[in-house]
Amino acid sequence: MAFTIGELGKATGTKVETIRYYERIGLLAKPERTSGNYRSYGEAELGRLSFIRRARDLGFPLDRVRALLSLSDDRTRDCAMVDALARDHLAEVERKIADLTALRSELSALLDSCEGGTVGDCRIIEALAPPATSGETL
Amino acid sequence: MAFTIGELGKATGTKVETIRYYERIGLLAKPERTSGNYRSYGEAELGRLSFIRRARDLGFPLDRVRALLSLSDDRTRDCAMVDALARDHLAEVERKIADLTALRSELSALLDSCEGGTVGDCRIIEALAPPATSGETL
DNA sequence: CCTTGACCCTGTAGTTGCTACAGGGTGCAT
DNA sequence: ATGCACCCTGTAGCAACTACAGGGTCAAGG
Repeated sequence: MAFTIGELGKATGTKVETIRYYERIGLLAKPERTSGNYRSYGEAELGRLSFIRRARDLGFPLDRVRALLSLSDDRTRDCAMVDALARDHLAEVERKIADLTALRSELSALLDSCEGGTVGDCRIIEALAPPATSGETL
Repeated sequence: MAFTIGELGKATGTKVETIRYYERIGLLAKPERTSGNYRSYGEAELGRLSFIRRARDLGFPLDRVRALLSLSDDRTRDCAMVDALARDHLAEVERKIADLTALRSELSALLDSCEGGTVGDCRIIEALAPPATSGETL
């Protein structure tokens, strides 16, 4: 029932360095130590780290993970705050998808326009190069 | 015909610090200096920085921008390399879109399942919490 | 008993692409 | 001559890790 840091890492799919990092930034509490100064974890830490990893997998940044953790500690509180956090995050994900989708069409249009030949004729380079106005007004 | 760093920044939508940063990492050459030690840029630098900014806007990371720049310098070369860079980048963008789209459905499923009430009943927290292996309280 | 090898420890520096000071100098207008 | 906007260098900070360096610990095999 007591794990080393390596075991905890394996159990949660987290690198050892990352666990130590989470401890350093206060996301995980400082664990007990063995006589040989090894960190020793129990079920509670396993749960907490799993929670963190899942939230991270869902793309929540660490400060929101922190917020979710502290919300989840007070089970009597109204879950509207949790909902708001998740909703905000969803909105951000949607914004990113929209940005990337626009990017994708630009990129594929660029790629479609490329007909081989030399770099001198390359439409991709041309599209990146500045508008060829030599007497530019600044 | 000669710009200060601030003018160059305005013309390309780049912050002054960013221009100096590009110079530091060798993406832009060290420019001439005025008698007062101010950087002095010409059309060539304006063009190069515009190129960089457009590539960045399309999401190319700096090392690929660097590659694109050096490819664009040799106009006689076959543009297949340019094409490959753009294609790789497009693939990456598509991968990110796919990841984010999967994320979005997970998140919105999570949000749909939330029916208010307290954090103790919250499906979002529940979904993040570890699979209740034994009699665990988190 | 001793050594080997896998693991653990701390602390620091690197990654990407900027951004933000601090503490000073320059250039132009008033 | 004084104010103000701009410029200079150098360094440190952001997210979220990752990767050492240089050591300690522990169980197993010879």
